[in-house]
Amino acid sequence: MAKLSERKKKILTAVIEEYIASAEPVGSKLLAEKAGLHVSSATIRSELSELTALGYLEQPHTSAGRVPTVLGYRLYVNELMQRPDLSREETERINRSLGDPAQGQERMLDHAGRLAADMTDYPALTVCSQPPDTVRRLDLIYVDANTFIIVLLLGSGSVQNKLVHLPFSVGEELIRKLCTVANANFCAVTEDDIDAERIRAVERSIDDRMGLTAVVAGFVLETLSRCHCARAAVSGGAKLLRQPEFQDPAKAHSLMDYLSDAANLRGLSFTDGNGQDIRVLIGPENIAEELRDSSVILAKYDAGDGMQGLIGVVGPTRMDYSRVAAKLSYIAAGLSRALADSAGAALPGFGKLMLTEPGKRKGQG
Amino acid sequence: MAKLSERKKKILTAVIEEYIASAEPVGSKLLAEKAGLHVSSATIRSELSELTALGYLEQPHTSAGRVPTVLGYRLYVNELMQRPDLSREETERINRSLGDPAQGQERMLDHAGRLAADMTDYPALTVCSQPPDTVRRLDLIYVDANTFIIVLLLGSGSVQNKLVHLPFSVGEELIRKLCTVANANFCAVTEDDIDAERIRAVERSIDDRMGLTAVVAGFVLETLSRCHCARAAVSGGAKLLRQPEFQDPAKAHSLMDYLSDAANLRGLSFTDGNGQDIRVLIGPENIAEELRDSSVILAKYDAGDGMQGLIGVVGPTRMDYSRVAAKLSYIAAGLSRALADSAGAALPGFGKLMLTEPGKRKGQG
DNA sequence: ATTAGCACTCGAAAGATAAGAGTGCCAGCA
DNA sequence: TGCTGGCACTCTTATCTTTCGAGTGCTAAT
Repeated sequence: MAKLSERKKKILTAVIEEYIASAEPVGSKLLAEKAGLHVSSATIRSELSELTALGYLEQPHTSAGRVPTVLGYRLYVNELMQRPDLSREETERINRSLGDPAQGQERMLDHAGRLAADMTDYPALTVCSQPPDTVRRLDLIYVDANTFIIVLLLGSGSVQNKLVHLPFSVGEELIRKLCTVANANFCAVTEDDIDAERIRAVERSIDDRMGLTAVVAGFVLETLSRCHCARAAVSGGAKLLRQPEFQDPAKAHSLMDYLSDAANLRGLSFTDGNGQDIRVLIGPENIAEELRDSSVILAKYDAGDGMQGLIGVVGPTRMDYSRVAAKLSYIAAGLSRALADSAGAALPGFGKLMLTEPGKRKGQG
Repeated sequence: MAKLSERKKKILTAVIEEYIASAEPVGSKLLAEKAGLHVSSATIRSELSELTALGYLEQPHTSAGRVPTVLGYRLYVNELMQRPDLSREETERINRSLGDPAQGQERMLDHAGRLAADMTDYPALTVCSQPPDTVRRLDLIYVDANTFIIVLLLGSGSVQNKLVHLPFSVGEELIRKLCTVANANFCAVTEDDIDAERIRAVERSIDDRMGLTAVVAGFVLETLSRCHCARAAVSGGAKLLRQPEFQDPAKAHSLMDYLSDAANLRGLSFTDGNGQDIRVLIGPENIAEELRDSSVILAKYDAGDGMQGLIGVVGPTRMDYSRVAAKLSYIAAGLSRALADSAGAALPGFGKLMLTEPGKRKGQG
């Protein structure tokens, strides 16, 4: 890991950026012309040869140009590359496309994912992990003798509901009683606290012999358990096929299959951020076999209330790290901001809702 | 369109089924051996030649086997093929995997789509079109001075909610009044009936100067408009890459891109069912350019309350029509049944909810 | 240290050859 | 009249060879 000379760094950078752009091994001649330094190709050749010996580059065959190794990419990502500034159009597009926080965070995340995929031209993934949640408030709405609605307001601010049909009749009075007692017992407690015993206790206290309590408790438990299980999604999977390294359908298929299983995505934990906002996993640095010759760039976003998540893209190791890092970073920041807005002060969402004409908002599912 | 002899039908069927299985042009020799009729390959050759002249088959090159034309597939689908019976495992798998109607129809559809993709090995699409809906009942839940929840019970039985944060304080009394008046004005009417005038009227009647009414009306309108805009989704898109006809990444990319835009899927209307439960669109019968050399098989399902939708798969024209038709038909029927259950009689869902342990249901997103 | 020159290597593209599958047609046979 | 075996012909695909060219490493000269 000896320090590289400035010139070597410059050459390595040029090789990598050229390779990223062209997808083809780059040779000394091209570098002599394009890389800013004014030396002959022979000089560059000797430098290249040393960079190869150091493990930053390699040759596909004896007589081809150089290609970056994982080590090369790593150095590039850590020290060499500099994130380009986004153009005015790009920042504007991001700000515009992130969508209205009022429409709920799931939809926002969806939008952000699609945006990331579109702007980077790589498949984008979004993961959203939530800490264990609790019920802040529970309501039962009596509809008719056979029907009521359960409404849960969660600590995180999300609202969940369920329509319950009963195979028998109940009186409004019972529902109201159940509501009161359930509120007292199921709110502000964790999933584990709602055990059989507690449910039994509620049942007894309102003299429920028809299993109403079980239904309500069941929905509470289901909701809480679903909440702290991270949601993950991919958009733009087809974009992989544009990359020359995925011309082989078998390769593309394997990766796309892997990505389309949400369970795999959840595994992408953001272990050691190193204080960076962006984390890059290059080729074999990935644990999953299917990602071994791809790279993943992840940006962390955070949405107040301790909730946080990832937005990232997947592509070949020959990925445009600097450009993607810049965009993802900006998108993640925007997402954090927007989600914080939606959870906290309500003015923006409130204002917008009145200004737009919601009835006209069709399209786009 | 002259009537074909029994033998010609048998040969055509054999050609198509063999081609479906092997993806390669089928020749006379193979047919002489495999197709049940005991004639020589020369005889088959002359029959093939006539079938070719009639437009049911074609040859990729002078000296290759025969491949079905669209006309050939059409005849096969309309008259020749017979749906195989599903095996016990298959029917059981479908019944088991369709999921619990209690978890909501969106999730059920998702499950059904994934199931269809897995069982047919083609990408599956689900479209769910809903007739204009109305609000059956509206509730406002007062949480605190700055917060309330809007809960809408729709005619279709689905429940929608929204948490509203206010940048100012309101009293519980006002919310209650708004609830009553809004119920009277926004329920059982169509989207169009809720016009500016009516909103103004509600505002005046409760003396709302802060735009609360607009928020509620906005949510109602948004919900109604979202509801009758069909939801569409694809699962298992990557499966395309397994088919030999999509080895060309450009082709696969074009189709996958097309499928990943929900707007395109909604376009697949189920115009003329011919009383059939299954509709097959072969190659150029598709309107969309991107589907011109693929086939689509659609099954209609229906979920009571006039709501209906489609579940189907997309694949090459060389698709296993009979097997897929059988499976889709069964899945669609199961879906219809399950969704009808969830809307109507509640016993099954209710029973299940109590029997399972909801707290343990983690995984699977 | 840098450069020009040169022989060498090796992969990719182009061309040539061989193999094989399938056809169409014809003459002979029930 | 319908079926069959035989045979010449066609055309693709696979394989092998050849050629071409880009890029390297080395060396001698500046």
